[in-house]
Amino acid sequence: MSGPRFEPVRTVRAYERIVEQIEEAVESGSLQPGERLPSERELMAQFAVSRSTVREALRVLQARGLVRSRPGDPHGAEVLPFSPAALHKSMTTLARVDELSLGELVQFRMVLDASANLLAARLRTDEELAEMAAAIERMRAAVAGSYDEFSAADVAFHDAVAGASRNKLIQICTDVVRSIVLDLIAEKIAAAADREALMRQTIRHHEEVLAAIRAGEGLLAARLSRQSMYDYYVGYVPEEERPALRTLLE
Amino acid sequence: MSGPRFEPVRTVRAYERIVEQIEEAVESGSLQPGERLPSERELMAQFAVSRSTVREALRVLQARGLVRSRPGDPHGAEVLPFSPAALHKSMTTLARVDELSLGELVQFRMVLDASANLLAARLRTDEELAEMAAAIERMRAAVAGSYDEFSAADVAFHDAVAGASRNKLIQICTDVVRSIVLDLIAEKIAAAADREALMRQTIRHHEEVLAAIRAGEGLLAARLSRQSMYDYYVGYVPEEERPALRTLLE
DNA sequence: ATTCATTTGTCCGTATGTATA
DNA sequence: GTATACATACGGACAAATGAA
Repeated sequence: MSGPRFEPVRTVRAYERIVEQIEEAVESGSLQPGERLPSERELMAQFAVSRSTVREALRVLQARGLVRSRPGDPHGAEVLPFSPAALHKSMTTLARVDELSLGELVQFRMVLDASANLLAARLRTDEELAEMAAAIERMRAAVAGSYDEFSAADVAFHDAVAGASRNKLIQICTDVVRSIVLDLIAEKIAAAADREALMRQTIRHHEEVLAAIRAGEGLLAARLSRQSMYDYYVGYVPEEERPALRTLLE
Repeated sequence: MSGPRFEPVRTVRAYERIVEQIEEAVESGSLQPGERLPSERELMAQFAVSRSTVREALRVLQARGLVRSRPGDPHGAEVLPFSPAALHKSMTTLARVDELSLGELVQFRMVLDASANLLAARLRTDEELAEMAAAIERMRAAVAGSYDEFSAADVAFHDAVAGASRNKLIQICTDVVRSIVLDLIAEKIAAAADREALMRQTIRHHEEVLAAIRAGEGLLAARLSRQSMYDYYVGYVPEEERPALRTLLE
């Protein structure tokens, strides 16, 4: 009935084939982080292309966070360990061009953070519990100090919880979205009049969450963390977006 | 006490400044999707750089999914609407180089999909309910047909739910992670002996989920969707990773 | 501490196939 | 169908930067 299925051929550019080959080598592990690529002149010999083509490929690989090249380095471009920078970049772009609202971002964080708490309550080790407690202690010490210290300690607490969830994807995504949210409202937070009250409330919330995690009460920890995040950010979310956030609180 | 805080200066390359400027124009909306960039020769005049530098910048912008250029196009590079392709790429890289396990990916989907169901149960319109019902109908019709049709209809159902959640970030992330998971186990699914039984079970589950969404029972819909996804994928997840998945089922 | 060979960043010119008017 | 402008790819060149002798 029907003949052979021909696929549309796209003209694949020379630099893309170079990107594919090096990408494959990095992702398959045959090129480890810390190892070096051959120099550009050597690459143009191996791939039988001009230097411009090699360089375009290297720029793409650099944009994807796989390699880094420095001028004059005789060892060639360096293979980098994975970093969520590229993920961060594309999510930031999404937030800007697609006009991702602050409400959506906070809602996303509420979902992921609550899940991390749920999992952490069941999977955490004693060391991780101690890490969380230490972070809260740092927060308490920073109330009188700079907001940056407080924020760093707060991040450390969330990171400890995410780590205890044993799910790297949850950990990375919460991290990325958190920094985007903080970028969006950094100046508003700095100007907040009741900042110290908000900090004390956050500490109280975190203590409750930690108690629930310690007791293995996953559902409770999840609910408390959602409430905590809601209380912390609701002041910056436009009125009309708040009902969607409250949907997650029941 | 301490002097002025100097920041480390990094030598910023010429092509990066071009990337930054065009990126800013796209993300701020002053360059809309569909609009064209000036030709490379014009860009080298405007930025006062060489052709190679312009091209390296365009390669980076293309890798980030912001523009596309075709040989011979007299209109210059085209500004593209946002696509999650770059997000997809970096998550795929993460999954490969950081050895993200199938269990972690499925767990992540369980979390996001459940949240989408929870939100959809409270926010859905009648049109969206009809869309979900239509997707289930397509699944039922495809049981006897090809697996590809069934899978496409299944995707349509999940997408309708995600859309009804009113959260673009949840929608995009579920979409990205789903395709990564399916890539990982595509061949195993194709070889599954009890595929038809699994398909019928999936349809039953989706009907239950839809009923819960229709009734506005968000927590029930979330729980059912987690169970459904667990049942669908558990066979492909290594034994030692299953307890972590079951943690989400209670 | 300095020199020196090598590498990257950037520039210029040219040839070729392609898409639009 | 032709002409024009375009992107792709090539090769050669020089300055700044790096690491090693």
